[in-house]
Amino acid sequence: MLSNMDSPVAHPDHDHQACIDAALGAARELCKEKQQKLTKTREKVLRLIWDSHRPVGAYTIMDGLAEGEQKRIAPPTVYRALDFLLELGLIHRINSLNAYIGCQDPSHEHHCYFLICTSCNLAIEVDPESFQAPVGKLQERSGFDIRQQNMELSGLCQHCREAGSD
Amino acid sequence: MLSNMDSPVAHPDHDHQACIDAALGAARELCKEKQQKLTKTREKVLRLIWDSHRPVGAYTIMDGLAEGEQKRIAPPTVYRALDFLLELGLIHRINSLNAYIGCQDPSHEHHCYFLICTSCNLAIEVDPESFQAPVGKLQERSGFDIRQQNMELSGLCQHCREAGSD
DNA sequence: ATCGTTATGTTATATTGTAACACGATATCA
DNA sequence: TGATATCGTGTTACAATATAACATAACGAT
Repeated sequence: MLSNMDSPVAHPDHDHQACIDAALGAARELCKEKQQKLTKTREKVLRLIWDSHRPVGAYTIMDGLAEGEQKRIAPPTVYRALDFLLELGLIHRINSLNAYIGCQDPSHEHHCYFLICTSCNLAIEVDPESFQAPVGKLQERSGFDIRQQNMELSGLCQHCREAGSD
Repeated sequence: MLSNMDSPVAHPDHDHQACIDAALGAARELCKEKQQKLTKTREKVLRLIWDSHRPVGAYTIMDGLAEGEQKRIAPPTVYRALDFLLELGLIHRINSLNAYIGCQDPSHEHHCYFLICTSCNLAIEVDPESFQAPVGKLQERSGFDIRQQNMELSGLCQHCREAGSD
């Protein structure tokens, strides 16, 4: 999460293996806790998603699963794995891109707040905390019972901005 | 916009014809101002979208256009009209539903903040103002240049809550 | 009237996602 | 230990959403 800007997540030269390890560790733990099985397929899908900090489409994941295998797997299998991972909060769906990305902190709540770079596709999950006051006010004034929050803020990441993209 | 809760938009028995009229008036004005043409097709699409305060899918719009006509129109025509209307900010796209809804105030900025009822599909556009402080802070801390804001808050609207849906 | 521009028509196809049913693996428990 | 229940995956077919590419039509300015 982007709550500690001293070491921003997904900086071009961060130690990404650590991200992957942390994510898989958290996944195993969460599955044990919830008595769910992180099967081979599910783990592979999660790995492929964590291959980057960019949202990945379901069919790209299918391609990834096909690498070095004889048989291609059919869409339903991928979507089932995705549903499973979404359900547990291990991944999020980025609606504006029809794509999936690993959750930074599956142990907590599962609102979905993202900064998305339109140039390099980097997606950074941000801490929803500072938005909860206005959301609460809105809930009160509107009479809505808000159950899911999804925010996608698109623009240029610092890196792309400095590189002069637009 | 949900900024005046004394007369909440889209209340079950509001005067919807007034909404439609206002929307079409605003559309004509905006087109004139931006020197764009609100053609027959574009206006029909806008009308169909304003038929309700619920997001409408592109193919539903196609069905609507087909009513009372000999020939069905093909997808590209609808998508072109939608693109045009989106571009001018006359409608918004609700990404979580792959659907389109009229903009409450096309004259101003075009961030997209919505409350969406998962039971009746009602979607209410809300005033982004109270979210601008946290967004600004985020922008500062992340180095992102945020250009588009999209928030979809899903849950139960007051009406459905009172009717006991869940 | 002609030309350039903009809007629409048309055909085909890409992309994303599901329904429905069959098969297989694993767990449990009599 | 074998019946059976449950869960996960395979397979086929298809639905729903969206776009590419090229043709035609409508319109506006000269």
